[in-house]
Amino acid sequence: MREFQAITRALSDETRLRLLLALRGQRACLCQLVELVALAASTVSKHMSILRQSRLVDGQKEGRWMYYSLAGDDAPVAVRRALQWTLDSLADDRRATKDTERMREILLLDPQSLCARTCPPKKACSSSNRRGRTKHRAKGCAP
Amino acid sequence: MREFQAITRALSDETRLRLLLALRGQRACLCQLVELVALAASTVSKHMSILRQSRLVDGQKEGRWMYYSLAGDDAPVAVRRALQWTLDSLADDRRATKDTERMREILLLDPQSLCARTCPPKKACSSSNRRGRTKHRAKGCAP
DNA sequence: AGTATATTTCGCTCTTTGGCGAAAGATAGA
DNA sequence: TCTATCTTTCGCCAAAGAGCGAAATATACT
Repeated sequence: MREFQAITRALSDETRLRLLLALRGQRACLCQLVELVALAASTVSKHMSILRQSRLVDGQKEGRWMYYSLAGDDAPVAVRRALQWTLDSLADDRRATKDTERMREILLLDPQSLCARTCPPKKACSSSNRRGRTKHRAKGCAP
Repeated sequence: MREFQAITRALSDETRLRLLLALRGQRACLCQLVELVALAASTVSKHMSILRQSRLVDGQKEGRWMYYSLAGDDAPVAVRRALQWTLDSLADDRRATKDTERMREILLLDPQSLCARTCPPKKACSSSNRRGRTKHRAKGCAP
């Protein structure tokens, strides 16, 4: 029951659903997912934590990066079935398809250049950077 | 996506899950479900409304009573699969099993005697009944 | 019509949760 | 060890949601 609810709760939020589906056929680190959904890193991290708790998503740390991927065959049956149901149901979902495409683009960039931007995702690089961080400018910070 | 989320949201609440599973193999009216989960009728009604919106549950009005039952074969595929997954995953759940047993007991009583109690489910028949309703005492109100 | 009763809707409170930024934790490289 | 950088944790706020009782609605019976 608890396990089951962890799954349904994980799946009941749109952002989490997007994040989950973005991992179809590929893995991604946090900053790549942040790039996709354009939310604060802390927010995305919490979402991924919830997805991992439900076991729908696996996480593997590699150096500084945490790579997330869909649950594999080692996951409990209930989880695998839930995942299968989810993937089937949303296979042709427009938003999810767009996200997956965008995800592939993001994956072409290496994490380095992507994550180097400490800029908040919303207000996108305010010109007046308080705390003069002159040395390491947010180089990847595109408009 | 919307349809999918309606399902996962409906399934993500424990009370709703209990209500849904209580309908395994049988149908029940609101007051019977109220008896089961011991919550206010308005609360249960809202839960059932959410379950119906997700199409996991059907409702058929018969006279004064509204009978709820699990979605049948006419439901969308996503719904049927979700229901199947849910029933399979929780087939042996302790709480759900107990609820189902209790539900059968409740169904033996006819709705009449059951629903006649206007008493709030929690504080169970306060002796000082404000508004002297002398004529129609809450007869079904057991201790 | 009028009453009784089963259900739903409404307005409210309190809790949960999604969002943020700041600070803390972890890891690689100098 | 010190610094840079990726991720997580913490504390806060606002919105969503679960719960209640009262009022409204719907239906049957007299």
